[in-house]
Amino acid sequence: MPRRGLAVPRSVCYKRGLDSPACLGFSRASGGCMSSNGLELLDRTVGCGEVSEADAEAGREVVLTGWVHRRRDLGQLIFIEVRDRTGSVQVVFDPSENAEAHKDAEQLRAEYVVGIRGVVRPREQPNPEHPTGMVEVRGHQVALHNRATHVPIQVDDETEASEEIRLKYRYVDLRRPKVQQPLFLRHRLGRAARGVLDGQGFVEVETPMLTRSTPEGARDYLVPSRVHPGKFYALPQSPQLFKQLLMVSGFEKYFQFVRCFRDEDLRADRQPEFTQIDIEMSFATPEKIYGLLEEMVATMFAEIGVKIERPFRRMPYDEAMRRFGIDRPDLRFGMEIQDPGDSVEGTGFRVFDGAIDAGGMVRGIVAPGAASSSSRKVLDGWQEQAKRAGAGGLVWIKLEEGKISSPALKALGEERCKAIAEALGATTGDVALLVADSREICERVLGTLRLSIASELDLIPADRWELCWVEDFPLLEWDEDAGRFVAKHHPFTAPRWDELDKLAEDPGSVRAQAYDLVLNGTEIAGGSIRIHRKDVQDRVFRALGIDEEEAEDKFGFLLGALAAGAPPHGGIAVGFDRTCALLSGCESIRDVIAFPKTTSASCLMTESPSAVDEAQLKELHLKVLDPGPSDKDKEGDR
RNA sequence: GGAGCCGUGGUGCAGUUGGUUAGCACACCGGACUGUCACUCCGGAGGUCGCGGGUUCGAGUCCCGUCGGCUCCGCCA
Repeated sequence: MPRRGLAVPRSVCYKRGLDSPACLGFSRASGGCMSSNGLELLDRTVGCGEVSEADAEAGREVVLTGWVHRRRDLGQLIFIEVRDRTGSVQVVFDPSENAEAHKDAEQLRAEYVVGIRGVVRPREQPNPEHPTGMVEVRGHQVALHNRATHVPIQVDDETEASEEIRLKYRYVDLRRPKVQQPLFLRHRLGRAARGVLDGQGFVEVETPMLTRSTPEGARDYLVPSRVHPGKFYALPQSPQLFKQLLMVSGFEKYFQFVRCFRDEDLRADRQPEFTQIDIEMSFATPEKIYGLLEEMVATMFAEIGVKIERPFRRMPYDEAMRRFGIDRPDLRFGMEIQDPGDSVEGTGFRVFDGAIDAGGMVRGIVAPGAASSSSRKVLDGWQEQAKRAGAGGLVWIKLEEGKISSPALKALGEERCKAIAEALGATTGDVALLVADSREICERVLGTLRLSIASELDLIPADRWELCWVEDFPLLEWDEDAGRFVAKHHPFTAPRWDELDKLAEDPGSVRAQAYDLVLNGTEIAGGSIRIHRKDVQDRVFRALGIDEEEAEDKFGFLLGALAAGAPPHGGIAVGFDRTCALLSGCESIRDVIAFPKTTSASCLMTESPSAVDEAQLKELHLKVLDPGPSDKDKEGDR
């Protein structure tokens, strides 16, 4: 059964067309042959969106190929807008000019695939709203390449179907210019980046998609081996080790546009498979990497007509945390975390004193101009957010003309409240927000509030681009669940050479030679100088709780390579999807991926993942222990 | 794993306190129309209200469960 009720005449019409020996063209009710078999109209001479006024003045004959975007049938005159990826243009069929073409055009409907020959003319009634609205094509010949009997969603930039429907019928959704544009930009950004890398002598080398699972990091996607019963390949989370090995092999400068796979829960900016521009160079220093990336990023920005100032700003990790409460600060606006200094000391206010006595601190931010708009409900909302982020509470001080309000007014008194708010930089009309807790919690909570309040108050300028290197990350961080240190970047990141000796006694204090590139609060690239000496790698593995045996078992090839004359090296990887999303103004990376997956990592179009035959499983030596709901059980859902 | 929002003709939405035949727009089909441009006008077809269960004389509406989509937390070296 068809998905929607098809009116009989149309499906009859469709069948008739296919029955015709030359189904590429029209079948006439008379039974006569079509004016064209269509093949001669496969050769487009100009894109629909590229038909120009010069063409009109010259009265140029053109051939268009594309889809019927809109039909305006006035009975005698028929207007057809033809669309291809370059845009659309109006074709007019006038029976007094070409009766045969007009008769053919009567049968055209939305999304039919056509070739049209005609002559470009200036319009009698131009439409300045439309890019090609000054001209039209007088239609002289039509070839119908295909009809469209099931078009589940309208191909229209104005009306948007739900994302669920759009993903299911992605091949139709992708016809919409608005949906195509980000993918075209993605192509141009990729080309720009490649051009810079190629120009600097980088060589693109492919690395395996079927590789081995390694500990640390994200959950792997596994591929069962048919030949080796019970063994599995893993899809790469990144080509990290391979690119290091290429350095050992003397490739000097490597890059790759590479798909990476991580089996973790999805977000607007996370897909299970995503693309990195992976880069590695021998004898690298952070300076060399920064220089390369800055040229690359500036070249990519040039594609959207934005000039980027170089060199980019740099900020140590500690400073980013102190001022912005996050390791990827959004520098498009202020509202930095402030230290109220001695204004909060010795107040007798339990919240403040308690935190300070416990070795913690009091920190705050100012929501500028928020006094009048911050109702009790708004303030409660902020408080709620602060608690969710880990704070015990949130102290607010509202400075209004001649009036100060705060839940701490009683405990602190009006003068104190005013002094504290002013110590944070607040003036009349502002709201000061304070958190008293450990350093980590103060930073995390205020960092979270800073972003959400700025967005709420519309304080983030949409047209600014703020790039920043964040450097001097800690090498390791304590993992409460695992009860051990884990690598903040990855286990092959070099410690600062001058802090190597602290690795054994105080691993948490060692800083890494790692760096992230942050654009408007999003991490778009991250990298490091790698460990190129086996003895250092051994020491880092030990700090991570990986003993010699496990290291040999899982990373033997790397250790072998480091012992075989590995040059100092380092690199970086750019999150290409995220970068494309930011530069094209898309909110989700799904919009810069042709066939993305949903938040449950399935593809609504192909209905993957799917069950497979018993025989296939057997061949792979697999048995499914816990079959989820079968596809049949899910039938009713959509 | 957790929280929130959402699911009604092909598509986007409305649907009151639970009450008659589930309504609107666009799309679709037929007809009319020689300058439209989101053409217009007339007519028509199209729905087990995601799925399952419950409460009720009666459920699109209330309750429970479940599936799916999106956002966020956990997770993502």
